[in-house]
Amino acid sequence: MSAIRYWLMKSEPESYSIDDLKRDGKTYWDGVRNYQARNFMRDQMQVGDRVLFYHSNAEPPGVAGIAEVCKKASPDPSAWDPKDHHYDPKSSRENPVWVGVELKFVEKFSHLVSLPELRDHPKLRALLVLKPFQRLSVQPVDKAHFEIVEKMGRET
DNA sequence: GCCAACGTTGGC
DNA sequence: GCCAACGTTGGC
Repeated sequence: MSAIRYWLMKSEPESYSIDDLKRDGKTYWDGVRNYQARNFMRDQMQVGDRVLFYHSNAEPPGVAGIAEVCKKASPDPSAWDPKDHHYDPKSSRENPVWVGVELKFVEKFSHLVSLPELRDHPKLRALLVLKPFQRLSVQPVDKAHFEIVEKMGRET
């Protein structure tokens, strides 16, 4: 078992927020329809990896808490359900194209670390979510960066 | 609600 | 395999 990795995963709180994850305890992360994001989940995520839970399209956008991967990637059934919003005819039970992981709730930050706060931190310049027009919904994060954000979230 | 950027699709 | 059109993302 290699060392755990660190990630940032985006969700619009109107569809699924950190409070929803707290209530549910854990959730299957379905609906990812971007190949790069899928590849991260399928090829690199392992049980125990830690995730910055990011609220996008929110007021304010920012990191709301922490989750942990509790089950590795498996085929995403929402891709072969024609009634599902994320339905993709390319995917089938026989040949699944899309995958999801299972996340469990770890922590809701006492302080939501907003996008401007992330931007203002001199040591977080390399954080991918700060790059302009970075839309990837699953992003790798350096351990050092993860720990800085974690600390910021626990302040006040 | 706007809009810039980017990924995907599909005609050729 | 090019590239224009289209849809989506996500900050503002």
